[in-house]
Amino acid sequence: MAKDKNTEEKILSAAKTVFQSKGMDGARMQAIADKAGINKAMLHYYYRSKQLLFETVFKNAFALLAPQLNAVLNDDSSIEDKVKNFTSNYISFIIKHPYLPNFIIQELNRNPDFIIKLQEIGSFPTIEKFKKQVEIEVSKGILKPIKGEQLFIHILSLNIFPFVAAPLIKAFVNVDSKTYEQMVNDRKTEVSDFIINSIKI
Amino acid sequence: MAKDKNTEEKILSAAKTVFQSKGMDGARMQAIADKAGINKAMLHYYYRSKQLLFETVFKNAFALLAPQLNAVLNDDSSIEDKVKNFTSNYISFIIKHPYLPNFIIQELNRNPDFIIKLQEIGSFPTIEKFKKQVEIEVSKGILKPIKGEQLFIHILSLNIFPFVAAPLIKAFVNVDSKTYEQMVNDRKTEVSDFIINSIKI
DNA sequence: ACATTTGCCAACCATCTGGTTAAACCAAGT
DNA sequence: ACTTGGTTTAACCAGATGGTTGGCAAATGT
Repeated sequence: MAKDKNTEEKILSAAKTVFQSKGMDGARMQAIADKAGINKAMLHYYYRSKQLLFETVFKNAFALLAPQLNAVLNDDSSIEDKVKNFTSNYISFIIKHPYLPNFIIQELNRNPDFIIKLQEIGSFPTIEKFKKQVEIEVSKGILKPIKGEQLFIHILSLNIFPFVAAPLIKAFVNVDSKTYEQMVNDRKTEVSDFIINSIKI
Repeated sequence: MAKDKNTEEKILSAAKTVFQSKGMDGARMQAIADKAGINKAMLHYYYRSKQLLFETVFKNAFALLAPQLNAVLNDDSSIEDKVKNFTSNYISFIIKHPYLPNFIIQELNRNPDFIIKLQEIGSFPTIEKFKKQVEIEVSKGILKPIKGEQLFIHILSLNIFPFVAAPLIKAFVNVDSKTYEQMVNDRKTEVSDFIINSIKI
């Protein structure tokens, strides 16, 4: 671990790695301590319990993702531009943080009440504005009839799933990791073209 | 637990429930024994270890999913019909087994080598035939240019992701569970229309 | 009728795991 | 030099956890 970091940061960085690859249940406090290069007691000195350390890591992870979504949902560009920008930006972002989406989805399934804690923080993405915008563009004849919620789910699915299910898809499509990375990278344009093709009049 | 079942089946059924909701790491042998209404020692009597019991559950789960995929990939209908049938059938299927996709994806991420054991079993889905069929339909002018692999990932993503990420999407879209179920049900036609719209000339 | 196998259980065991403690260390202030 | 405060460590603890054992009772075979 980097020596210029202070202990608290070293712990958080190590915890992030361990929690994101093993999950809450699979993570071991000793593994985090080892990775941080410190004594196990230090974990409890800085973050009282495994649960609290985990929550810190989880909230940090979510705080990294939320702005990406808010950008699509709340800026003033057209739906077409939003789809294009989001798809490209989001895939670039996840390539840099490949464990993120799976971590969040998995832990939210393990404990669905956790989402309430996230909503309290503020800047939690909502789709109200996006829904209205879709309605308007549909009524103007820019888009084919579609509900905002369903389009939103389409966009999320097409962008996130290939990361979450990477091992499975890799096996089905029968390609090695490098080829798969290339395929995912191609999706920056592939996905937005696919969506635009479907909804634009 | 049902009394007409023999012990071995009771264990497997209980293990399925516990493993699918808690995952390998979160599952407790005692919890499985309790749910099966038997002694913990019986688990080891019938399935030597937690690992082996888990593998049995996992393979059973996968064996339930694989035929659904093979149907799309290897029958002789047009791509358009395949998309329509798969989307409708698959969503109906998952509504009955909501934990399945998340379970498989999660455990495969935990241990990617596991996929090798699945491939050995046979009837492991491959996309070769599907790819060729897409190529042919594209060259015939039935479909807009698209690669089979990417279309395949689109289809899987749109169908599976809403189940895997249910707690997250529910929060974003801000609907209760019942409304969300309705939305997912609507996707039986919503998704296939969306795909067909995009690829058909 | 007797022996053997099979299914089952209560109690037990070794190890692991999150968490605690008491003492040591160390830099800054006086 | 001495105190003070935060920081770090080795050793320890209680409870949980996967797995084992020895014995018992009901089938099953002979």
